Amino acid sequence: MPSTPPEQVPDADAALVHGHQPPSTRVPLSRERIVATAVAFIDAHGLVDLSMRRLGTELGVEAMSLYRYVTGREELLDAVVEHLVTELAQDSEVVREPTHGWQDFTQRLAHGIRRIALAHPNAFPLVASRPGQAPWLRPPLRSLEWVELFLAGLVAEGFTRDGAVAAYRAFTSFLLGHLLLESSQAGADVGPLDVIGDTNADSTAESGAGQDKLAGQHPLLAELRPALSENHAASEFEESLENLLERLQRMR
Amino acid sequence: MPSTPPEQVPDADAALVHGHQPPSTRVPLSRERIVATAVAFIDAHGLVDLSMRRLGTELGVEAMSLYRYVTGREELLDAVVEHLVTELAQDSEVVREPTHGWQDFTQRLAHGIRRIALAHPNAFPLVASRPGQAPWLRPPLRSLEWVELFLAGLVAEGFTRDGAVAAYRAFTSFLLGHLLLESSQAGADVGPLDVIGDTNADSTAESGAGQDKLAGQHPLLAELRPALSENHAASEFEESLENLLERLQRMR
DNA sequence: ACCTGAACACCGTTCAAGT
DNA sequence: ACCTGAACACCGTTCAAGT
Repeated sequence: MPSTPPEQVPDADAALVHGHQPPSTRVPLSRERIVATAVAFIDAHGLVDLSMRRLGTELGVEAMSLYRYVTGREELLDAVVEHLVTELAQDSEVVREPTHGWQDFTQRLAHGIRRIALAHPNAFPLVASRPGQAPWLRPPLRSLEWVELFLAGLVAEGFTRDGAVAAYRAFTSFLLGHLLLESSQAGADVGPLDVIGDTNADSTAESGAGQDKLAGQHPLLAELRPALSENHAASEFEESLENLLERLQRMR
Repeated sequence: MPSTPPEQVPDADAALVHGHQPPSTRVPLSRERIVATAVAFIDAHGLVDLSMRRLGTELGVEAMSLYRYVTGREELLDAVVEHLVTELAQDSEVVREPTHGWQDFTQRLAHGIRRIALAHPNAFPLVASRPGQAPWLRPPLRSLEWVELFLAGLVAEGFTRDGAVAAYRAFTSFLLGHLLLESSQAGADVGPLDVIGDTNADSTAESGAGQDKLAGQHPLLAELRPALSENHAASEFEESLENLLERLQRMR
């Protein structure tokens, strides 16, 4: 391996970028680029497959280079979580103040977080499971900023301080339960591999002896299996959110 | 290292066990013993520290021996989840049939699962995050048997079949949100290390410049921090469960 | 039948060295 | 200033070999 400088691309790219430059594969590393690539990698291949070494090659660099920008794998994962939460601020449907009432405010926030969960089903479990900076910074609303906005919004709308805190707790646990279930359902095809394949295999292999055994020992399950397999996540989310808002109304 | 047979213990133990035997450290491996030890290890040291090699030495055996009983690390973790769910059946407060009404039945089940989560805060996230055998086997109620019992119980109490399915969905997402938050709060002292230490460090270091910055940028957060830090998990669980039962009542 | 030694491919992370 | 090579300690997993 001669130690040539990084290979130049045919010019086409470089011309588009600027006058002339090292190729786009050679844009310097940065913490932001590393984290964004990590998110994309998790989206594409699942959390399990993400290693410092693979992320390095994904960036056209040796793994050791990453340590200039993140202190280690753990911190990288924390940065991934932060990156995801940051998407909230870029969501134009989400509003930072309850200009149309606290219900509208809360609903927009909930939907914004749901969009993040569904956009990154393989990464969302990180938002749920990473230990937070403080026990009162509860997933999935994990940033100081958004917790402040949430509490301030409710207080501005007439909630007592204790009421706002109680609402924060109810809101987070509602979101966590729903979105974790929904995102795991959405992301099941990539994490442990071949779950999609199994589902199809089921409908052939299982309809043989497997389905019979299910029917024997778990008759109701066998009967309700089609109903259980239907996906009503969206409407359930709306209904539960509605119910939550009624509860919060009572806390006000 | 002479290839002597496994060392005998001083007799005291062996005498208690049977007449005379290889020492208790030499009881043969078994899948059950491996899984139980894995659960204990996770409880004690956290999931991250569990490796096949460490689990081996914990059992007084080389890591390779484990592969006679589990096909790999992934399957071991699945077995851990199964082991935890099995504890439900041994909980004498939990009842398999709604002999005192469906509310009592559902409540006992919820409390039983909560006890498991609180007994194994470091392992419970596995119950939440491991991909299930089927998408309709939702965490944290992950066994065919308990889902069957739940559905059958509600149907026996007058729920329509679709009502029972809807109740199952609402029940699982309620439990998941609450228990994941509660167990992560309970288990924060062991997973990533020194979170307990940080909490104390906070109250000294943070009350300096850190607290001021918090107060400046996030005034409400700074003010409500004590309220947010209080732990009302138990009463919130009861209240939310109560609310859930009312919702289920309406589904009936 | 049950366990192990040796080996393989892969990790995360460090540090001195290269450009 | 930024990246890399080499090295270390540790993984999961396999397979032929030991008892």
